[in-house]
Amino acid sequence: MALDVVGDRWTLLIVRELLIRGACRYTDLRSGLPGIATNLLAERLRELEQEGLIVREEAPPPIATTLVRLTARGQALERVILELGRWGAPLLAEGTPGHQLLLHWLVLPLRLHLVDSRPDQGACTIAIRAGAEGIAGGDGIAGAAGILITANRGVVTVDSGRPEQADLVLTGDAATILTLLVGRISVAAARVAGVDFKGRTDLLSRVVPRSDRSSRQ
Amino acid sequence: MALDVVGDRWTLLIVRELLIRGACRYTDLRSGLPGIATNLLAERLRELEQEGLIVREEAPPPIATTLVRLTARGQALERVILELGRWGAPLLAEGTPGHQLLLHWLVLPLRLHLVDSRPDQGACTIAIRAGAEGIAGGDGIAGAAGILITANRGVVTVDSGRPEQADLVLTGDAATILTLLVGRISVAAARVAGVDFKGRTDLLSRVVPRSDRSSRQ
DNA sequence: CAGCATCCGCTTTGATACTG
DNA sequence: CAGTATCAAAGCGGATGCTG
Repeated sequence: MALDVVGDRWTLLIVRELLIRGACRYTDLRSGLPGIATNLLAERLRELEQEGLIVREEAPPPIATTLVRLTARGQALERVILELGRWGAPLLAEGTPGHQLLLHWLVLPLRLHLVDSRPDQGACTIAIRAGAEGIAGGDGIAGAAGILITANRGVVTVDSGRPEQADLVLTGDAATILTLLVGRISVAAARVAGVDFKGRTDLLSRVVPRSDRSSRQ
Repeated sequence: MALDVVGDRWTLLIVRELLIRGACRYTDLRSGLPGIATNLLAERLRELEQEGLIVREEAPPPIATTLVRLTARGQALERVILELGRWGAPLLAEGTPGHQLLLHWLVLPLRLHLVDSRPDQGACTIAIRAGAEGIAGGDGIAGAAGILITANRGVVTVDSGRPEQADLVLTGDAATILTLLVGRISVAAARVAGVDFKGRTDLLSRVVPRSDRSSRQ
């Protein structure tokens, strides 16, 4: 019966997008779901609204648009989506040629995997931006939401957004950044692969994968 | 990427069926998946085999048939399916008119919810068989796998199968049995709803829903 | 530009019939 | 028992057009 509600093509991906980005516009959703037909997105949103998983609301005064937001019932799907992600992680590691990977999609897996290796220290922030080919595509701008990671006294947060400033700013493509953050390649190797580092690269040993002591250096 | 593998219609339901029943025949699968087209089942099994989620093997000598069994990779989907079930539980409680519910589908949710209220006592068994309308349908026989519950020193097991003998045998339709086992109706009410009890009905207070002290009496 | 609705060609699905 | 073959209907992806 759960699959009757969320088992249609795209439905869980739409929910994931809303989990990552919070309330967002129709156009944001479309840019985060490459390949979805616009009529299908409209139809799925209608279904999700009817099932009580999302609500539409007018944005606060300055902005003139309607936002789509998950209800508590919709948010409750996070556990399902995290389990699916955990199961699928080996597929991501294998890597798939024709498969594109948007940067902000890494938010949920990073929340699962990253921990603060220096719980005694205060706040620091790492920002990640999409690299060249992420912007090359015409709609790359809208889709390139970016990631903001903070660590503060043992608590790591990972969110999507357009990071303004940070102690460390990484710029590169999602796949490379991922292998770097989960500790499978070094900073040097990431540089070779086209990742640009601005700021305190030492922070990469502050925010590390769960149960991993490698300093990534 | 996980949804690319298991996101197609029927795929997760096939995996669930194999989780519940263990190795089983093509025909068993079909009877446990009312409404699936036979060509679709064949196609999905091919895909699942290719992805390494299932294997086919010849049954041991006496029986001449091929069995389908989950690999470890396929079994790993149990956590995904359990989370989907947990999320969908409210839908089951609401109840849906035209929606049929096979008895053995209750195996996974019951594993989650039932505990032994008398961990100090030894083994007892409860068998559940499909009621009249479960057998009325032409293919009801094959689909009516039944459930066998055991409690032994605090450990509860729930499995599908054709129970031979038990300390208590319940016969009735899945929906009523479910409401009885999760403690929402009494034995008396279940009797009125057509459930037949043979044996020690007191065992229903031995196997109870998690964190629930109601004796169901 | 945000937020759809419509149309078109193609693929997938569901139902049924048939076969070794 | 374990599928394959066939066909109509539904769903999907892509392009385009429309409205505030």
